[in-house]
Amino acid sequence: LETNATSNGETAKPMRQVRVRRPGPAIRFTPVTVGAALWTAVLGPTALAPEAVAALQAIASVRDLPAGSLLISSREPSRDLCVLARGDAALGTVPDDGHFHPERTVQSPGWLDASSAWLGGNAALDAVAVSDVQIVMLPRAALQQAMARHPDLARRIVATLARQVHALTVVAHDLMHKDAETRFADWLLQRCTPETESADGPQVVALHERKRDIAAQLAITPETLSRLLRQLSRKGLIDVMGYTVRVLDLAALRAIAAA
Amino acid sequence: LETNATSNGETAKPMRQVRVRRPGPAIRFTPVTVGAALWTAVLGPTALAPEAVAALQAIASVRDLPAGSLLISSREPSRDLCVLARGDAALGTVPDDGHFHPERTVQSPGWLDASSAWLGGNAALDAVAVSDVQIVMLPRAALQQAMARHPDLARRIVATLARQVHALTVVAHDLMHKDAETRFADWLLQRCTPETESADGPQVVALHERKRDIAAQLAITPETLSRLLRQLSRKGLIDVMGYTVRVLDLAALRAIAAA
DNA sequence: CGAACCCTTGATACGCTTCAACAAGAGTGG
DNA sequence: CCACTCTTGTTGAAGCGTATCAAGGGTTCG
Repeated sequence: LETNATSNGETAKPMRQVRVRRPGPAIRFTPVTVGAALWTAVLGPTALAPEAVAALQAIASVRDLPAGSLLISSREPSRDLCVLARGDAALGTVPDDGHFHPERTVQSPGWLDASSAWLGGNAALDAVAVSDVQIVMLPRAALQQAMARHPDLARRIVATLARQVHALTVVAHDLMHKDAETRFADWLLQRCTPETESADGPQVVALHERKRDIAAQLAITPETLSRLLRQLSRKGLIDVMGYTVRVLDLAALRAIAAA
Repeated sequence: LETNATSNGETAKPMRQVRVRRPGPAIRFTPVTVGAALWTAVLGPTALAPEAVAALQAIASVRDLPAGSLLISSREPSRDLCVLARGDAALGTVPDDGHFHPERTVQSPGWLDASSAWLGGNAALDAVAVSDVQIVMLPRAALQQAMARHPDLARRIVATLARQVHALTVVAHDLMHKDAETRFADWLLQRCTPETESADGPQVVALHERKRDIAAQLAITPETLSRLLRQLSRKGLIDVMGYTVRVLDLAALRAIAAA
């Protein structure tokens, strides 16, 4: 049988699992190096007004943390919005003693938690750094004042939350009505189009995360994901080589995803 | 075997299914009768400032629609936020020809859609009136201007969306990790505490919706829900009589829900 | 009355998990 | 360097959970 095939240097392997560290010691305290690029990446497509950017910079605090740090805990009330400026993180739950159980992942410029600080309660999920990360915290009270002075800022926060509502609605819908194969086809197609749009050769999707984390996102076991990969490659839809997936039959994959 | 037991007049039965009507003709056009009570019920616990209420009233349009109307369509771009002022509605999907397939229900004072109007695209789900309803529409552009003038209004819209993000996160989490019995126990307990908090007798939960709609909320088939009810009543945890459920062993139910 | 709708119950089938075993790196320490 | 362990991914066998299909009874409405 074919092996994992990582020795031929096809793709970089995802990092190994890192134990969750509790107090998350800061490596260094970088003075604000994040610029306007981060805010436009995170708060919508168009550029922000310079004074809005200045207001954000004034209240933001930046932190560098090592892989494995607990970034957000669902056990303490959250007072800040939280942006992931660099690195990868995972949202999920940490049982009292056991290992971290991820539910979905967040990549470099993206929100870790834009919602729970507004509710005065705890976050719904824990967040753990998968790689070394840089996170940006926005205190809710200060952001609220900035929103009052800059209505456009309020508009963008609202749009950000609306996007998350939309995305979560789709996630819930898919979990209710689509089976594992369909969800995986969806996932694969989503990672397909924004990549190399070269119409000639087959699309190549590199898996940056461990396969068990992909399985967790799809709410299936790693065994099932492994079987799905083999099943699809046997049908000639994809070609799996370690952490590289070549999509051979895009149309057929779309047909499965549309089920 | 025991029958549905509705003839003894225990509880009001839910309405029968009504076919989805396409253009949804308005019954009558009520001039704004909704008061500040609706806005505080929908925009957070504390009372709004009178001028914020006035701003909302100025831009809101009210509509009365009969049961079965299509309130929100995921096929047209949505330009308004939508509040359910009276009656019950269901969110779900309408296949091209088939029947409506609900996913969750919304009750009297609540948001039908507070998010999709901000995104410039279509709504994620369709909404159908289960009973005769009264809905209130808020044009996004006008609401945005009102938010700029009344920062507290922006604060509440943000909190509303944050609540929805939280709720949907929990829904997705439960769908991933909890089985049908656990989800139903959760659902039952959620309808338990806010009701008669009388510590003496057993809690009584009246099912206002059809059982197949409850099943749809739990992402299970009606058959499975029926079996769950019998299973729990055989174990002595609940007592089912038509559309009335008496909770006999609250502690055991909580134990199942905590799984 | 029949027709349409709802709920229930049983038999069966399928999807996915669980459990167990194994192969292949990657880090560690002799 | 090699043995040892830890982690990951893969595969197979067995089993649970839920869906599907089919049948039947109750209620409401025309």
